[in-house]
Amino acid sequence: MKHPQVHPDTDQLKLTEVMAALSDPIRVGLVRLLSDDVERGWGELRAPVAKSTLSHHLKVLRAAGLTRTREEGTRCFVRLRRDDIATRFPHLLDAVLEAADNEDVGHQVGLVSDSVTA
Amino acid sequence: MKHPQVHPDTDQLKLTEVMAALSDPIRVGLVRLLSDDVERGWGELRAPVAKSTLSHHLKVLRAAGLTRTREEGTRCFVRLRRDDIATRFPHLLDAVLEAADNEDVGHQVGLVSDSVTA
DNA sequence: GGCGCAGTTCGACGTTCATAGAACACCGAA
DNA sequence: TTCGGTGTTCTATGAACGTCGAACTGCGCC
Repeated sequence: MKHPQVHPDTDQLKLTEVMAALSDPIRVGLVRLLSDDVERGWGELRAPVAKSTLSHHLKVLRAAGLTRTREEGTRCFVRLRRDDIATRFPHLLDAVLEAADNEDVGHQVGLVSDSVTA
Repeated sequence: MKHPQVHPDTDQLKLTEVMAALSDPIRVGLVRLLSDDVERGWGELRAPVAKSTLSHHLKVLRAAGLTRTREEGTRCFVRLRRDDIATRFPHLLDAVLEAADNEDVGHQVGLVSDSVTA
């Protein structure tokens, strides 16, 4: 981890960055996955991309202020910054999540515990 | 104009495309400008980019299904597809517009009739 | 017909992005 | 201290993007 991860303050979130972060299906899938406000470990996340690519996507989400990452030993945990986003952009995340559900955006993203055979 | 402009059907709008379209300040500015549901002519639009670039941005908005373009002789008019978007993605556009207002995203975009000295 | 205007398309350039693999840094355990 | 697991960073590559100027198309008008 080396460099401490940066998390923008709530009042620094930029709309265009948030929109850009949510313009990739995999990232939308990750946000959907985290929308139950449960903190998840890296290892729980299942996505059809290489490890480094997943790390990249999580970094984008973090930089956009959508998620917060916590380190514990060698592992990392992610959580959605729901309240912060709602404070800055009321109803935005809810609207996006609803739309993403209807369209099933990012369905390829899931938890390892989910039955992969589905 | 040559090739007839394509306007995706309401039920074909893709969330990620909409998000991508709204991840550029100029395009957000255009959407804000059109948010009063008034049809505007190309000539009314003022943006700090070249003519061809503006054409490109309007094409992106059109392709994402956010706007509808009508031709009349040699001129074109744009209108926001508010109802269509609201049908497909309820509350999404409202949330984005509210956030964009708070942040004044795309303030560089305006109408020629607006006092430029401001 | 010929001119000019309005808007699009094309070609080009530099930037950013998504992606992957390899190398690295870090921590915990043996 | 050495090893393996975990996550980041580096480097590279191909694609997409924003931008512009120039060339093109189509329409209206003189």
